[in-house]
Amino acid sequence: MTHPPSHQTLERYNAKDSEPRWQEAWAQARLFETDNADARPKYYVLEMFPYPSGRIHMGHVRNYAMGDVVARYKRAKGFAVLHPMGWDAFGLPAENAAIERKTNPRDWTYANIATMRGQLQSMGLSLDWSREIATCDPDYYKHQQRMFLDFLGKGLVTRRTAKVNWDPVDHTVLANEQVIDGRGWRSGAPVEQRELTQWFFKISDFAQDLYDALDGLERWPEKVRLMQRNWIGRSQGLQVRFALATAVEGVGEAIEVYTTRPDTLFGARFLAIAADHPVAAALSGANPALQAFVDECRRMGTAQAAIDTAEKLGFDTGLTVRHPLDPSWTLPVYVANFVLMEYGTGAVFGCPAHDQRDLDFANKYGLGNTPVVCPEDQDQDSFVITDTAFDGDGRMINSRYLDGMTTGEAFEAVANRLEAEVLSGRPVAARKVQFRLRDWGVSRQRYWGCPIPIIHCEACGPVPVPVADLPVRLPEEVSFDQPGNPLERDHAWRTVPCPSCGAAARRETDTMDTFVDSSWYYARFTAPWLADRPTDPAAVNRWLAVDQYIGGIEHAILHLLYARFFMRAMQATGWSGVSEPFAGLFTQGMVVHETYKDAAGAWVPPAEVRFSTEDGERRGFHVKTSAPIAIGPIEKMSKSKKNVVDPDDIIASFGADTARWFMLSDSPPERDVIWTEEGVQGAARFVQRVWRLVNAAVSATGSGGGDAALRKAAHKALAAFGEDVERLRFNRCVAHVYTLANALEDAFRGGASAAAGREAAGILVQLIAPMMPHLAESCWAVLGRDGLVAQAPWPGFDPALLVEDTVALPVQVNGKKRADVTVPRDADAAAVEALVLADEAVRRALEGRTPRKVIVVPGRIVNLVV
RNA sequence: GCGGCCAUGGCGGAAUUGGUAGACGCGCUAGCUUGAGGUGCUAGUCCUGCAAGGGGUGGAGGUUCGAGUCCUCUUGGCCGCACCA
Repeated sequence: MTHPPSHQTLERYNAKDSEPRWQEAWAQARLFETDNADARPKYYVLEMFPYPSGRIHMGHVRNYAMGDVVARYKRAKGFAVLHPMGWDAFGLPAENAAIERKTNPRDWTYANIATMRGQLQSMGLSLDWSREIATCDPDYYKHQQRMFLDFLGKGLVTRRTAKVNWDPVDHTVLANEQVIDGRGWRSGAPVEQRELTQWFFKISDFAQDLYDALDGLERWPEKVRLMQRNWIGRSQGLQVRFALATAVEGVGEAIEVYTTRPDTLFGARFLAIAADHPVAAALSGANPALQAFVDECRRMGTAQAAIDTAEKLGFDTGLTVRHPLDPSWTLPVYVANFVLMEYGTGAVFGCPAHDQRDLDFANKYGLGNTPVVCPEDQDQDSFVITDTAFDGDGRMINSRYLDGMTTGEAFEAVANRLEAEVLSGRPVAARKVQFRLRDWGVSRQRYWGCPIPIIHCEACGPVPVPVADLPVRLPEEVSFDQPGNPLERDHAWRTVPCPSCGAAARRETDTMDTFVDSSWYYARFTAPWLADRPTDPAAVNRWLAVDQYIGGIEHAILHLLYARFFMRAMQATGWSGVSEPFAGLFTQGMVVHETYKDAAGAWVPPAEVRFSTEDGERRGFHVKTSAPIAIGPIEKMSKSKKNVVDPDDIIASFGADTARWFMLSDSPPERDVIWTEEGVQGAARFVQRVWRLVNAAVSATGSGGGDAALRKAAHKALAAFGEDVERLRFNRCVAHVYTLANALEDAFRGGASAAAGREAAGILVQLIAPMMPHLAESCWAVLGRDGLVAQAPWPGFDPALLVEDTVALPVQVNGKKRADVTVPRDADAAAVEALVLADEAVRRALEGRTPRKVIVVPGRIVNLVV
């Protein structure tokens, strides 16, 4: 019999000493630097790169711990793994810091990067730091400028006017996140909408493909695919021209309407056009009341409060149009506040009976309604609509030649007829697929972003900066002592000769949306050393798509959709041979923590609270004053609620392995994980336990009792771990490791031999290596194994050890469990039945009855039905 | 309003995808050890019952030999989009 060495004689594992040593050893061996020429099968694992806000937070720790498990595991499995890291370094916080602290955004950003790089390195992540990039580096953004020009050349970039948020006090454009409750974040003044000429990426050119290709992204969460599908918003309908009944100067001869419900055309009562519709503009010149209404709509339009109340308002233009299925039937045309110019044609036909908005509108203006679709379970003669529109399918009524058809049949009948009819030389209607997705406006009136490489010339218009002149660098010296974009005030920077005619011209002073920077960084990682071009298509095609991308759900739509667009645009311009950037996507949950408040209602950080559980109730007290602290709800860690735990503090007191292990334990990775002090202690205890067990293994002197059971336990854990880590079920991987640790403990008590102990301990160490890599290296050394565990191939398991010779089958009688019967593993159904019926407990449960039916599920269960 | 997800002990969660509900961890209880700033070990911990047994996965039905898992209804919570024609 041997016992694990007691904790008094064995020195505790010292993470503080050991972790930096192993990090140094890995760096010396350049284990994680990836060679593009490595011919083994590739695996690209990537976590969403961080914004250099100052310090890493627990969300980063969780994200990167997960990615590192995958990277280390895949490396051990023999893949050529690419696991890079960089910085999403442009953005508004740098400008805010510059304003508040009188620093330069560049200095602030690079100082943060240095701090955060050190923090990430202290986590022991297996990253290829030789490929590090920062998006604010001219060596990065010059290629982005190059691609902007290439996209422009391919017609994937356009320029037109769009609304921006304007702060009338600070005289500056505001980003959406700087508008709080409709007011400027600094001035507090109500924000106005202003029209500016801006640059757009034509993401809508790819709407159909972006939509269709979602079906192929099988390793994306269904939730994210659904969100993207809804965002792209594909609908199939009919674009119908309604001829004007009376000619009016400047209005044209027809109004085009898009509808997904042409089947309800006989229920039409009116036409409604958007306030921004050209017809409204044409009419309002001679009609001050209409002009006033249009202005009112524009003011209300973006005021979110107005949308909530959603009162339907309209203005009768006096114009009438002919019904396309019956020219003798005319309909009034309204300008209505609920019609959007950005969607469809900016005009709708109103069918009050079958659309709630149209019904609200018709009821308000006394336009009536005609039900034309009757639900199958309703009586057609008595079917009326009052306050609630019916938008389902049914049988056509009140619709002349359509009566009796289903809605689907009526859709086809109307579409076919109107497509064949001609008005002024063109078909009256055409089938159309419509998308909700709008083009991506990328112009930002900001300093700290990638300059848009365009020069505006009086004579030549917007002229691309010649590729040889790239990058257009941001000016080094910048001041934020006045509101607005400093680039606009920097005349020396702004004023340049026109590349086309040589006349004095001015630079574009807008910079690109920071989402552009993050739309292609994963492609740049495949060859970040290239000086003269954004990518090497061979390298891109070698590494992309990213096999496993890991990040927060908050990027489910914008970042992931923009990246998908960018790959397609890069494909169109020859910079990539693939169209989908991310083959596998995983969205991890947040790190949450209890909140604490003192008697005055002020937030209290966790470090200042101690707890007592006397009389069964858990109460909080201030560590210094002992004043009672109220324990509040569990919420996302945030500075404002002070419920944050600094990763540096955890790493300093427990080590990176403890923090990583805790982040991977318990909660499934896609769900939120609750950070608790007890949980961290548990993880820290386990670190010491592994250390003791491994040391016990090398000094074991048992004679081999329990060796067989130990081997089985080790190989079972190995098999189960492998299956779960492939599916990113890290919480289950952790459970398998604990189970093996328990088995090791039992085996040493039972007298396991040193050989069996070493083998099982070796497997345990390899299992923890992706999760607690430093501890694993120390243990590997104790076991006397060669090299670094980070270089060791993943062990194979012996399938023969996974199956038991006998199996304890639960026996149910009428679905209730009554007994366990041990049978040989390969016994056939008849043999099992015989054994079961002979069992004493089973016979007692049967009370002499004979089963009517016997269900034997081999290896699982037996059910007797009496 | 539309769309989606979730609900299991005191807590986080597991359940081989329709086959022994509660793995593993945290917490708690008792004992032993250690010894004073986060130790280790043993036993126990869904409810009820001395026990045999009985009950149990938000609630009510259903399908099935068998349901945490599938179907219908319902309650509660979370998330996304939001006047999209």
